[in-house]
Amino acid sequence: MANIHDIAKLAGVSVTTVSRVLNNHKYVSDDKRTKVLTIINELNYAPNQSAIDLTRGETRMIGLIIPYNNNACFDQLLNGVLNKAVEMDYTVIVLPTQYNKEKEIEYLSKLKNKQLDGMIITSRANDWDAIIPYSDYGLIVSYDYTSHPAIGCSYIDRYSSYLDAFQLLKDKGHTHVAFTTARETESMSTQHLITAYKEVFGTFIPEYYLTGCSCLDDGVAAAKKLLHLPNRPTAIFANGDEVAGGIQLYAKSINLETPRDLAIIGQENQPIGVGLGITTVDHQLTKVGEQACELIIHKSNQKVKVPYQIIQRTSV
Amino acid sequence: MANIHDIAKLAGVSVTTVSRVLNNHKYVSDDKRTKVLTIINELNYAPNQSAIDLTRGETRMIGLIIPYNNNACFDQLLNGVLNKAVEMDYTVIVLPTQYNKEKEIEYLSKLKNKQLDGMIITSRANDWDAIIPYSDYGLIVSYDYTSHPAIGCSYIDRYSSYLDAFQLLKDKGHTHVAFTTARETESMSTQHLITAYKEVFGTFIPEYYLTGCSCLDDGVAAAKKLLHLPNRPTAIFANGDEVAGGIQLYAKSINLETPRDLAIIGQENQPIGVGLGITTVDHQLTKVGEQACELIIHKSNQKVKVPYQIIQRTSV
DNA sequence: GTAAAATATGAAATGGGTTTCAGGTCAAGA
DNA sequence: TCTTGACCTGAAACCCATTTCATATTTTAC
Repeated sequence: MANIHDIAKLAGVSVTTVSRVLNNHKYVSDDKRTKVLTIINELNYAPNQSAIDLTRGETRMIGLIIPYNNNACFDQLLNGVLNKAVEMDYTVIVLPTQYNKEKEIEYLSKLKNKQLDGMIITSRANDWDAIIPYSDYGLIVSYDYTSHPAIGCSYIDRYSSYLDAFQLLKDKGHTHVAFTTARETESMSTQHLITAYKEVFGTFIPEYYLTGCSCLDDGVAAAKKLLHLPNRPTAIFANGDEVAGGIQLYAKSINLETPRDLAIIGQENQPIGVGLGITTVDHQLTKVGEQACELIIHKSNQKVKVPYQIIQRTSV
Repeated sequence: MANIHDIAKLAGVSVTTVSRVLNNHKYVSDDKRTKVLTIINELNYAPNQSAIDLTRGETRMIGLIIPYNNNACFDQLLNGVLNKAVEMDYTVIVLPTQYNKEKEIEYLSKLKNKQLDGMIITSRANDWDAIIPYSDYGLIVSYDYTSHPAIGCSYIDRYSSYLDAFQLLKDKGHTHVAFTTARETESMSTQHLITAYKEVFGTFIPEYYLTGCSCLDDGVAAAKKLLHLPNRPTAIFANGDEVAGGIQLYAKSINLETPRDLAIIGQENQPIGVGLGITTVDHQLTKVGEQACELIIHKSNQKVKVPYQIIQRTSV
């Protein structure tokens, strides 16, 4: 394929002029501009993006680190990121880590390699200590709140949202409240959850805390355990509407009616929750994604809190 | 930041040798290799990916053209594409068009600009005539079947799957069968649907065909129309389990029991369908995505048919 | 009428790698 | 001893654009 020099030669101008035409600079005479465009058309020329990126030193590409690519939460986040990116003429690459530390570092290296202008981390495998150094090479925006000044944050006040969810259950008279999470870790999110739980209910009963839940089937399995406990919970706070849906379906199958016999609160306002009438804490992940993308594009390391809302339906 | 020349100078070798070290070529003596690696470490050097892409003439990046980024079907497709891409060390960029023709051409131009090695088109706004020329610059794989030899296909035999779905309803004694679609177009998919319908039921009643459905709420709205028709359908074939779920929920609200009063078949085996017990035609979109990605990576323009399956639950 | 500003153009430096080709050393096999 | 092949190395060409700087010509402003 032709390159800019070929065009220049055939049009009888310098490469500088061709470059100017390509970039719509003013200060190119009409006749030369026309001539160059004609040749470009004739040769079916298109500039090489790698060369452009090389000289410009930027790629207008944003990486999105996610743990798994088949997770409804991250779909919402991606959705938000894409909304903003397309609008601002950026491109998004999706980087699923499976919580593999080396993989995550490999992806972060794309900043250092100048393949990406910025990176959004939705969930991380490495400690911040291992991640921070990469912020020298491009803005990193996190979905976890972190106080480190180099890192931008588009985050949710989870402690507060969990507090609200538990309080809602307490107000309805529930004292035996179980909850589920996805990862079996000491993530901040889980810590907030436990702290909020203790804040509202005082004591924390280990059997009421189930982990490793992320889909409907996990919800069914969780319910199977929780609802046959000698001291069975009367309410469950699930980490997603699909899990909540699974819980509700299993409950129904053993003749426990919602909310009469079992109150359920889900999270993220997913489609299944609408269908099953599940009350949910909507953390507005699409907005979180949009905000994160905006921070990257404006090269801002601000900490932006995105408001959540509780959507009351019929499961509480 | 340092470049390969700086490394070469400080290590006392040529850039060729540094390049060899970076690419793990053999034929570099141990002492030079060690020396080079030491300097690379000291200077915290990382090669510039744009420069590499420029010389290599490839980027190991694959584009995925989708209409909207908030659609469950495309999430499944993306999931599959990512599975394969990560495995083969490729990167995926997501390109939502909103069915805008210019946008789509802009994305296809990324092949010509050598920004992408290949492109997967899940749904297109332009005619093939406008798309084909871009296959000169990188393999295009389509999710629609097309006979054009340049285009690879990872497709579903929709005509056959629709036939099966309608036949299932007919076998259960249904003669008044409605159906929904997403886009109001003459897409191949819709044509197959209508042809299959006529094949099974003979006559085609326009009021039984509703378009513009893609989420649960659309399903509710569709049901609201269909179920109050003077000659109301006894079965509905929806274009997705969320739409099907919406239909079922509305039906229930007006005291129509499934499957007694209304049979429903959904598509794509989405989470909500599990919850509501909706019989579904699973087109295995994740596999379709994986297969599409594989074709791109192997630069194969084969036409691969991915098998579908009907998952019977309780809505028929 | 003249100085300043706007317009127009190109040579050459720059960004940072890969790869071909040519040339060398050294050890194993005939 | 000589040939052959494996091993090692670097100069220079190549990939393809952007941008600075220098220069020249017109306009405009006073």
